[in-house]
Amino acid sequence: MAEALEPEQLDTYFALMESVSVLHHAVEQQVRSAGELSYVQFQLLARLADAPDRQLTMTALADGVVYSRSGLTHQAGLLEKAGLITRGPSPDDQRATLVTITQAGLDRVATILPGHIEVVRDLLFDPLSTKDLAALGDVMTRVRDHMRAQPPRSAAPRKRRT
Amino acid sequence: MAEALEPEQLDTYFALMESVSVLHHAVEQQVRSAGELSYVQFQLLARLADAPDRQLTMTALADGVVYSRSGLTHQAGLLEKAGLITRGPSPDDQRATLVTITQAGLDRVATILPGHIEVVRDLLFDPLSTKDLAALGDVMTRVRDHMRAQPPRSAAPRKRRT
DNA sequence: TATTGTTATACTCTATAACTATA
DNA sequence: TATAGTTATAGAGTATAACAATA
Repeated sequence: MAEALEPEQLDTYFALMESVSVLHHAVEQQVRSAGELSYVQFQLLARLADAPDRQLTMTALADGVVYSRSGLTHQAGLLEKAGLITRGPSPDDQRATLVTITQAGLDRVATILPGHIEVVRDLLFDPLSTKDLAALGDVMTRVRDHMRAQPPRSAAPRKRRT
Repeated sequence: MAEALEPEQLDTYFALMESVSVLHHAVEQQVRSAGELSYVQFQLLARLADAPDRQLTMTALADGVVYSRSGLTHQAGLLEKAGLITRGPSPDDQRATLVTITQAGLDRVATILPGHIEVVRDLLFDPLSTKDLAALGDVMTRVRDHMRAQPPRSAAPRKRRT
């Protein structure tokens, strides 16, 4: 195992990473200038805004966005201080903390969104046809689901060595 | 203008960002544990290893990887201190600094690469067919070229307003 | 005047480890 | 014993602004 990637795979990997890096940087700036938030904070708010009751447990909120508990606690602290979320105990599990987005949080997301969408369209979707979009969406959805199914690396710091 | 993204676009955007975020985190860890480098540093070395004479000017090196001059100077300083690159004056342009990767730098990249490739394969390419790979490569190459052609946001902090 | 690169500084983000409390 | 979350702390990354030198 561990054979070399095909050249085509390597090119694809590099194109993907560079593109998303540039896109990430662009949206980071947009979110910061339009809404005084980091992109991570914006993503957390966006997730809450889309959640069933506009609330999620800390762990659920972190998924795919933040990779350490303490990092999330820190960001949640900032968002709470800014009045964009509230934190309270969960009725189902006394250990869990339920995070809820406030109206101010929803407003903030609404303020950021139009410009955000504009940046994403200009940078990412502009050069793509409808067909391209469908292909990209299909592939990346599959990749994301595959990654979600993967054992979390954060919790599995290679033990076995043989 | 600035109409809402189609739902399909939004889903695609989110899947893309989450996937690459997870991938980024995984390769970051791999590069750090296998080669004692940050991912940014690894990318810089990898670019130099692939460059025509194994050397690039600071500005060319930064493209798509680092978004501020000072950030690159800092990272280059660390890489030079570690003996992985050297910096010298450019014969073509007295203002420019030519960065060259050393043999130790090439060795370091070679040390990191196998494990790196393994992570990328497991996380990104595993769930993709040959056809998917071709589609992804085609689309992301096009996106990257589009972004490269874009006026650099860093240097164009929106002036016009009307 | 514009561009290349460096320096100094300040700030944000992230992660590690130790800890509390509940399942 | 395992999981959810917090705290404190330390380290790395990044950006801004002021600067020097060359085009």
